[in-house]
Amino acid sequence: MTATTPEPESTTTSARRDVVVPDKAVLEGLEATWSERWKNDGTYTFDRSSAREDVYSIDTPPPTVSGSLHVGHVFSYTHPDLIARYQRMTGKSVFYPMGWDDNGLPTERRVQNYFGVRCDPSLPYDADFTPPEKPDAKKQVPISRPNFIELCEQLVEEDEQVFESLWRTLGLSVDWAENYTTIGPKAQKVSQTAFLRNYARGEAYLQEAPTLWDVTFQTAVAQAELEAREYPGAYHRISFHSASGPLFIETTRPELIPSVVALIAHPDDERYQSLFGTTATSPVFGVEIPVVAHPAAEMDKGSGLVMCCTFGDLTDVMWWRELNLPVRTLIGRDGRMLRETPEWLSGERAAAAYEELKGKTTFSAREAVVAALRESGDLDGEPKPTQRMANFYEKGDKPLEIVATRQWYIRNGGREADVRAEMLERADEVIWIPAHMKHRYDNWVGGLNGDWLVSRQRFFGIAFPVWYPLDDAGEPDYDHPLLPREDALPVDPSTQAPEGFEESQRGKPGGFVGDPDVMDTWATSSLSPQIAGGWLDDEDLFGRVFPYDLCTHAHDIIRTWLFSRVVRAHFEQHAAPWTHAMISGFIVDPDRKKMSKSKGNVVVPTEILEKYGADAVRWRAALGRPGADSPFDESQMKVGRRLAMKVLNASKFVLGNVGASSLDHFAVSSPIDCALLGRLEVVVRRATEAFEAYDYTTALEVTEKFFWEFCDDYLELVKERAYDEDGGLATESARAALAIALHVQLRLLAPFMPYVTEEVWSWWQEGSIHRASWPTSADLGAAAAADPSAISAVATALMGVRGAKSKAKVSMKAELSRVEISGPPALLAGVEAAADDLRRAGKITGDLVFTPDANAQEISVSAELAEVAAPATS
RNA sequence: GCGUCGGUAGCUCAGCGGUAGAGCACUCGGUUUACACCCGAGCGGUCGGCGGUUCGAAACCGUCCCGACGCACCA
Repeated sequence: MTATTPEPESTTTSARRDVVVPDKAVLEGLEATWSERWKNDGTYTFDRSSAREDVYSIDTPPPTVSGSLHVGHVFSYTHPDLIARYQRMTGKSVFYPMGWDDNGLPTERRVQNYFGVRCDPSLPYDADFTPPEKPDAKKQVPISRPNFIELCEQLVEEDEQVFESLWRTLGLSVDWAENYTTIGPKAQKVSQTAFLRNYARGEAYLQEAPTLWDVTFQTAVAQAELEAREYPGAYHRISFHSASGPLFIETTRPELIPSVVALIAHPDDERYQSLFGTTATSPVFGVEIPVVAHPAAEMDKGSGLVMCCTFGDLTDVMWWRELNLPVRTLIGRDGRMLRETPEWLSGERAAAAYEELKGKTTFSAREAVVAALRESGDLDGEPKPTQRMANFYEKGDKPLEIVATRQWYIRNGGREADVRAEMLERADEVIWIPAHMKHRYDNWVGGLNGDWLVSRQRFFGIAFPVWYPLDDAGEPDYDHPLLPREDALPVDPSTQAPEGFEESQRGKPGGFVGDPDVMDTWATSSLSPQIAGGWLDDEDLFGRVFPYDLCTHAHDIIRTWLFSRVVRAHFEQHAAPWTHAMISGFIVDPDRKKMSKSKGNVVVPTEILEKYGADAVRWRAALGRPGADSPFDESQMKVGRRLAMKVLNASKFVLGNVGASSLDHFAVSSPIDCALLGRLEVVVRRATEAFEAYDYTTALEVTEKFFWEFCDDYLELVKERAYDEDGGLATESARAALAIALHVQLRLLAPFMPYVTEEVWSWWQEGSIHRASWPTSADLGAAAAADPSAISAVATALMGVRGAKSKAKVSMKAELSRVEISGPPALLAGVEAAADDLRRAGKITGDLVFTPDANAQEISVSAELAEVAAPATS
């Protein structure tokens, strides 16, 4: 076989077919049509046979399915999808799973409200239980733990379907076959295994210690879940009694006077130096209290003398620890004063005074104590109102108390400098986008004040795979927990017996008890790379996806999710869990306030998706650069929608007229057509560089700018030539350039506007655009090397022609009798080469004169109208 | 108190050493075989203040002011 003329090399892998352009093209319905098609075709299915270097893996946050979403979430979830789509088009096999965070408190709360129930673990399972017809928030029906969990599982399943539908509509190119949940069996096995390994290596430990406690939810909370808020209070100046007279302290929490264990002053404070080592007695209660010195006491705060309670705040905890003070617990887990009189208040006077406080909330106990102080004359002056900072659980509305409880901890550097240094080093291995977001991580890790508290006294979560043996007196031996074998996981210690025991021995002396607590949801989601990536179950998969290439989320969860994954991967895999962390900003309301349900400024995503379409919403999301907060403005959505419409209409026009006649670069011969593709080559290069740097916004901007110029200038300029029935080389050139430019631009826009680009692609190409190759200069043939300057020169000339008509207030169809174009010779030559196009596009019926001007910098135009149009009447 | 980011047209932002840019808004004009979910043209800025470096500063350095956020502070 001999070939005389070599076939032009195809630079695209996508097949071509006849063009079928619909008569009427609309955006409505594209989401439903194409998301269904992508689902059926498995367009985004991960190829498990890909080698590690051909895989691009993404760890994206499992949304809280029991929460509500606002546009900020939708924008933030769009960001990894932009990267995923780009990477997929460059030939990577993209591992992009989605998880649902369904365990934990948010689900419990939602179930309580939705069904009108509450969990009472002491109740037995009721197989016939049905929730009340009409939930009554005031009278929640107590149900057993298994019943409660059944309702949780039922409700999250419904919620997850709603979320999946939303993400599919938004066009996230997630591989839904890789879906996971934080309560499911996979998550249970991974969480329990990782925990047991942490325990075996000494990274997890059980400890009885003062912990931050939420009295509403009656659970311990971790440092990462704290929020400091202003809280109204009052300074009370109160006298303690010493041999040398009254000692004044100031406190905002007089109700804690019965639990005072020491009065503390700075060692250098001359006012109190003589008292160190002596004692004083508390007012009203008459308890004897040592006066001691500690450098953390500040001389200029209050009276310089401070009462230390166990425990009023974290400073008290430090003093308790460093000064070996006794524990005097006064507030119970329900946030009320203990109902039994504590032993140190057993004296007659103290006991009588405490009688008034038993079972009271801190608020009413304070009133009672203040009344008693007033009566005894120990309140000096009136309380002075103040706004004080207090720690709150981020989901709670009462200040946290500090309660001594037994909890599970995982080391995170909060106590050991060497571990802390390791955590900081791991984060150095990650490329942060933007780089300055790492400061937040460093700041957080540097400020840790304790290890990570992972146990919660709740119900809907993953159980600790731990039992405790009971001694002959029926007391648990916490130092020698009973642990399952790894291959037995997951286990539920509340229903299963440990190895070597019978269920009948549960709770009996010589038997066992299960650990009643569950893991905090972050303790599970911290393992999302392991859960999603098949750790333990599918080591082959795990080896192909871990460490992940990318994690993305907004900056609010750097201290929680991001950090906790570093901790887990560091201990288990001795690696950072990903190579890149791309951090989104927040979408704030027009006043730059954070969107929140309580402020009533939330924009509901389903509404804007419905109104403007997914492509428009994604376009707006792409305008938000990594790390940058941006205010929500609905008018921006219209601009995105207009771009989507323009893609549809311009494509219809190009394809409807030039057909699929040619993607043949060899047909591109006219200088202006070459210049267009030369300019497009620059756009392709810039967009690619931007995407490689995770700067999707710039990729969009350069593409979009070119696209509008393509429509407004180039298309207008060449359309008559492209439509010439007679054909000819010049016509073929225009048609090929139009087809090639569209073919490339659709692919450049595909990550941002997956729906409209897929729709147009389907008119003339086989297969999904999202499986097509990312454009390169090879798509543009020899024209890729063409000097693009002629394009902008011609555009300037066209602008001059239009400006003349606009100034004369006549139609763009008005004819011009004479046009003179001048400019520097090099640029002018480019314009002159497109003289015929310019003449037709500008309706220049008379003379078209080109005057070189070596001194000029730019093209300038003067034009005369063929007929003097009547001036516009006003 | 420590730290980070930002202050450019009415609004949202780009530019980050070489003649101030885009979109929206606004003004004026046009029109219906790609697009009224449209097209064209225009108006609009001592680039937060002051000082310095430089032939040249919106950009680099110093300093101050303003805003947002993170951490710490919780007597």
